[in-house]
Order: sequence, then structure tokens, then C-alpha cells
Amino acid sequence: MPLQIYNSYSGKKEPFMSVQEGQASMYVCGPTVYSDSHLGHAKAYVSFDVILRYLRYRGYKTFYVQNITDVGHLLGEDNDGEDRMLKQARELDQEPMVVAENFTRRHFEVMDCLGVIRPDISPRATGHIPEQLEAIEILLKKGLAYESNGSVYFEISKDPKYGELSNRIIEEMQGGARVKVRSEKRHPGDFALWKKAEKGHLMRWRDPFSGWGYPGWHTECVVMSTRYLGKEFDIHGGGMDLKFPHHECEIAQARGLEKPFARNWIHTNILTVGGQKMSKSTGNFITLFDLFKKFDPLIIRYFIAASHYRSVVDFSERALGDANNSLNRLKQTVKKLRDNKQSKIKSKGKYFVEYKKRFCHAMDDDFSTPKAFAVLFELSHEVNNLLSKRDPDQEAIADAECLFSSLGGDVLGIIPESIEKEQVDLNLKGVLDIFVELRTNLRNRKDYENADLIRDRLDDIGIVFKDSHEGTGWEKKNKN
RNA sequence: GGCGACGUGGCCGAGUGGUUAGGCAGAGGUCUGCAAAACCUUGUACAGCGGUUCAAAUCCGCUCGUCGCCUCCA
Repeated sequence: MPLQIYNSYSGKKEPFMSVQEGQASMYVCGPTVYSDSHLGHAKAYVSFDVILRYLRYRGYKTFYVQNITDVGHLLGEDNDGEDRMLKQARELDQEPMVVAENFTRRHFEVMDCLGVIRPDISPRATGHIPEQLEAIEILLKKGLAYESNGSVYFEISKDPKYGELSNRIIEEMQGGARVKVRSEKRHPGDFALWKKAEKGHLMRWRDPFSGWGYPGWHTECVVMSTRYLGKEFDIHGGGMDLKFPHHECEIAQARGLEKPFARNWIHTNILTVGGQKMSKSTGNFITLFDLFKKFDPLIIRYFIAASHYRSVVDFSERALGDANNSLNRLKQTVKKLRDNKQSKIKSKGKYFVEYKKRFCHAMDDDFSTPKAFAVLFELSHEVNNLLSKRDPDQEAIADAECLFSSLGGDVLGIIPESIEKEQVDLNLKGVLDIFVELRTNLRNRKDYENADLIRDRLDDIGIVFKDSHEGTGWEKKNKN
């Protein structure tokens, strides 16, 4: 069965047919880098990361482009609004490009923590001004855009298919929306391709229209996606909130430029807090930097990946706590598996083949991670039973370990290559080994009072002792 | 107002005409000196109302409710 992807252009699941066989090209709208990325961004980028990883797992040669928007879009309405980048630059008393550079770095830093694989290319909007101007001139020549007062607008009424992506009819678009007073636009829905720069505007470029200007929002993505992925590529993604106007406007331009553009549109759903959308403008956001102080990034990744990318996820600390418990269940199994595995035995893929099949079947169905996780939990269950036997089959252990590493690790990204051990320095390990020995001696002497004292006091500082037939083991507690 | 998504047991979350999703939390048990972990047992839910059907959480209609987009947003 082929991979099925929900195409939000058609509103249906469609078999994935890539432009070039065996390859998968994907463009995802990246962040506007004027402030720190928050949990809502994580939802989008972790979702696309899982999609990318699964495409790779399925054998596609992937090419992933995600832009960095380093020119601001207007805050308010039309001309009286303020550019976000410039506002932040003024508040931080920094050059706009310094602001962009810093927040770009910080964005990658938090994404790295979340295990999000970096895009192959992260093109900047400001690095593609000539390409954007070129596209704008073509649209002007074709009569799809017009110049007004030094700015250039795309005339949506010239595109008969405008609105097809988001199911909108131009004539009905004003209903309920605020009425624009004065405008350079012919129709309120027309969107800026290029804006005339007022005096003192810090980010501006030479243009053939009024002398100085800066690009509108939607052109960068059309230009950069097609430059690097070709006129026609496989997947164009972004958050649900970008569907209109952003993606609609991209499509209109691509059509005007006679580019076939994206075959599949994937939109990830939003993340809410107490039922309300998390967003920068409402202020109800929590940055990933702050969240990492309390929760391991892997928990956050699990929390996001465990729900379907098209579902709304509601954030709460309680939910993250639950996610942590669930994730621990899988991690415990993998840890035991690795502790029991004999290194010389290699996986031959003989055991648990049904689980792998079911996992892939779930992921083939529009990347249904909730079902995929259920399969992993069932596998975990069976593996735990296997491990509790006296002499578990080593080949089965190797196969199970391999499955968890590939499905849970490579694809879902929630099983690290080594569990716990990496964060523990050697001194701590040495000290703890002494305590284990001491406690064992005390237990053998049935001095439970002092044996338990050691366990309780270590527990207080985040080290958990676990007794079993083979002796006492220990592990670090999770942050929360 | 327009467009769209959605409403499943305490919470999260699959399912989609008749047969166990899965996880967390809770309860009881096994193991253990006691814990922890693991394992076993335990929940008969599908917003409401009407209709189709031998049979509906699943199809159809209506109602109610929640959320998103229509302004920058992932």
C-alpha cells in the first residue's frame, strides 16, 4: 500500500506520488526571527520532522528546505502598522540583522534540543531580494500586479482560482472583516508584493518602482522554494494559520509565474493553552527555553509527536507530566533491552515483524503517529514479558532493540541512542557504585533502616535505586 | 456573517455499520524485607434529538457546544 497523505488543497487523502521517483522534496514555512520560538513552533516543526524522518525511513531521498523570514511583516493595518523586526530592533537597540541572526541561532538551538533534524537549506528572505524583484516584474508585465504609490500589489481578481486553497470567494471576503478606510489597493484582498520604504526605514533595498523598498510577505516563499526545489516539488507545509492568506497568496503568484508549484499541501494544527491558541500576539506563549528548564525536551517532543499533526493539542503541565510517564514506559523497556542485549548478536529481523508492519501501516496512513505509538506500546508490553523470562531469546532481544531504535529512535525521535548514561559523569557513577555496594551490604545484614536511608536520601536528590534479583540498579529521575 | 476542524469512559487518544485500540491516572493482586519497576485483573464510553438498518459511536438530517482562519502568526 502506498503512502497516503492528506492534501489540504483537495481536502482528501491522496497517494504520495513524488515528482522524481524515489525522492521527496519538502518546503516548510519557517519562523519570523524577531523573538524566541515557543511551544507552538515546536508543534509545527516536530510534526514536520517526524514526516521527514518517516519519508527517509521509507527510503525516499529527501530534500528539505525551510526558510527564515528575516524581514518583518506589518503589525497593524496597512501603512500605519509597524514592522515587527524593526520594532524589536528598536527595543533591543540592535541592528535588525543582528536581531535576525541571534533569534535564528536560538531557534536552531532549541530545535536541536527537540531532536528536530535541521533542514538541508535554510534560505533567508533578505538573501533573495533580486529573485523576488524579478518575480514581481514578471507579474507586473503580465498584468497580474499593479504599482500604486511606489508599492506593488498583486491583484487577486486577476486570478480566477484565487481562494481555492482556503475555500474563499473574493466577493464575500469583506463580510465581517473590518472595512479598510483609505487604501492604495484596488481591492482589500490585494496583497503587497513590494512596499515602498519610508525615510529612515532600516531594512530597504533598491527597487525600480520608487527607489527604495522592501518585500511583502508571500513572495519569498514562492521564490525560494522553487529556486531550490524546482518549479514543481512534492510537499509544501506550514501551520494551519498560514493557509490563508499566506499560502493562498503564494499559490496565486506561482500560478502567475507559471510554476506548477507544490503537489501536496500539509498543514499542521495549532497548539492551545486552556483552549486558546498559543501565539506571540496574544502573549499566552511559553518559550521553549523556559519550558526546557522544567521539562526534558524529549518529553515535549513525545507530547507533540504522540498526537496527530492535524489535531489540536492543548498544553498543560499536567499533560506534559502524563506524557513523561508514558514515555518512561517505553524508555524503561528499551533500557532493559539494551542492558540485556549481548553485543555480538546482531538483529536479523526475524521476530516482531508484525509490529513493524503495523507501525508502517499506521504511518502510511497520513502519518498517524497515535496509532504508531500504540504499536510501540504493545511491543513494549510483549518485550517486557520476554525479558521477565529466565533465559530470554537473544535474537528476539536484538530484533526488539533494533525495532525500538529505528521506529522509536530514527522515525519518531523519542528513543535516544543511549538512555540516561550520557548525562552521568564518571565521578557520579563511581560514587553511586559505592553506595550500591554499601546498601547491598546493609541489606545482607538486614539493616534495612540504614539501607533505606541511603535510598531515600538519594531519591531526594533525584537518584532512584531499584532492587532486583540481579542486584541494585539506579537511574536519574526526570526533571519534573 | 463566510470557510474549516472537532465534540469518545477521570484525562489524553485510535476506531468507523456487528468482534480488545493504546497511554496516563484510579482500584485489587503477584513479586519484594519495604519500595520502585514489571506482570496479572478491573472500566462497557462515544454531545443531544430524530431517521435509515436485523444491527449505529460508526450512515443521513437537525440542534447544541468548542476551537481555528477571514489582521501578523507555526
